[in-house]
Amino acid sequence: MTRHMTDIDCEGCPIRHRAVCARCDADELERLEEIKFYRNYEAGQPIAWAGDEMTFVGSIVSGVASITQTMEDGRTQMVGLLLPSDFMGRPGRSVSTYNVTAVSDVTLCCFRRKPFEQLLIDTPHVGERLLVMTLDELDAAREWMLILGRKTAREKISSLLAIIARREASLNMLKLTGRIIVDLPLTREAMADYLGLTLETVSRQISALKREGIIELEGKRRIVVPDYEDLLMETGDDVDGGVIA
Amino acid sequence: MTRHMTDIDCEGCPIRHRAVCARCDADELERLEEIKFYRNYEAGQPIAWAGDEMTFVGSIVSGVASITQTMEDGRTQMVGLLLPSDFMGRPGRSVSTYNVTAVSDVTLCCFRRKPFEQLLIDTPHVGERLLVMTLDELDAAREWMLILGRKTAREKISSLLAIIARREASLNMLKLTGRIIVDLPLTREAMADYLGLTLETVSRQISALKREGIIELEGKRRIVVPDYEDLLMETGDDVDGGVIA
DNA sequence: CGCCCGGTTGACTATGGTCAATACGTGTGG
DNA sequence: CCACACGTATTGACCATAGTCAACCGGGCG
Repeated sequence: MTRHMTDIDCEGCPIRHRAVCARCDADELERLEEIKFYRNYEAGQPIAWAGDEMTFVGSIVSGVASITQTMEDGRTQMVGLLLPSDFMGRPGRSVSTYNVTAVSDVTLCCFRRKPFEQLLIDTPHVGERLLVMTLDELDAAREWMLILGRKTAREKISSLLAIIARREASLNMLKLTGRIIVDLPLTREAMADYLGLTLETVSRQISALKREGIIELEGKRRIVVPDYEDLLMETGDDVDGGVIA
Repeated sequence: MTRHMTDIDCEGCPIRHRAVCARCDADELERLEEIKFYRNYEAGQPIAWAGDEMTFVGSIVSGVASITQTMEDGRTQMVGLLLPSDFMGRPGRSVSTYNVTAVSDVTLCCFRRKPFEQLLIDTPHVGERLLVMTLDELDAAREWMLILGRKTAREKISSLLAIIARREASLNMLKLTGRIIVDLPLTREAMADYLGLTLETVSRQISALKREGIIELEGKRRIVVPDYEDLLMETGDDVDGGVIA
């Protein structure tokens, strides 16, 4: 990390309009600027361990991080996937409950925790935005619970691809139909931890989807979906949103 | 519903110190009183269907309600379990995303949605409390995701019993050790929907735990746990919280 | 009395897990 | 330049856990 990232101005920030700071006015932004600093993590590096003291909260500026829980015998379940603009950390709690790991190279916009908590009390827009973001995360967690509890391995894989595609599309304002390309930042093992499967089952199901022409592979991490609607058929979800024809 | 429940005063409310209104001062409480009304539901009745227009949000005063998601072919997954003091509904969204069903007889303290949303903007304490409650729910959802994705049937059942016991204990300020009694408000099918299992597997695992003396049954719904620590051993969780001995 | 609902139990099956061998790609050192 | 080693992914053979289908139990209520 040669360059001092603290130089970066909020105005030009790529996640300015989607992160916790999205609704801030000039005054609020100024107070945020005072307590913010940047950190970079290389792929694979831990950002926080469960039980660690957390001195900061923050936003993912670029890259992907995972939130995981691990049992004594090593079984691990991913319980959160942090993409750019997502918020990490819990205001009001000084100790991390989960492991947070950089999946790809990550840049984090950090706020010192104590001053940030004060900001939550002083200024309305940060707290309001954080509430909306937390409610969205809860909705995502609930969709994920349906996947974990009731879907088959094939439906799980298809759902994961569809979810990543949707989030990429919304971040980059792309259309979501026909031929699409999904850049998967996850290893097979990370996908398995996301879906509550083994990496072998993930591999087998991806091979099956490839064999049947639902997906094509370009290298190990880039997946081409010839027809997004075909992929949706495999997720088990209600495609037409329950509209009566 | 013969008696007008609107007469009930917030001061004497059993969930006054735990619900969204917990941090309200006298002024704020007065504004809440103006927009609140009570509703009662019998066990089994729907409170909301996915896709329904929701005119209110509210708190569970007594009873238990479930939040579920259903796939086209009927597979259903519970994604939320609402106990007294829990909040239902999402401010800012007029259409329910989930099915909400009264599991036992339920009394709901409802707030008309629009005025409640205004309150969220005008007064700080409701929004702050709602943020904390939502963060708690997200934590609970993440623990649940570990259960759904990585635990065995036996561990799932044990975890569910431990979770219900913990919540009952915290609501009634009881100690949580040694011999405890868990009043399960759920049918075998509801437990299965909670845990991502079939009702047959739930039944078998409960029988197995009974055979091995981890639990005793008093009727179908009341479960006696002779030793809470023994039950915890079966959940697969880190019992000593990861403390180095 | 008999039905219905919720629950239990049994026999069999299927889906996904385990263990192991093999392939592939990239960076390192002889 | 090739050999090899390491991390990641694929594939196969076999197995275990939980699901399916079905019979049966028991209590409450019309």
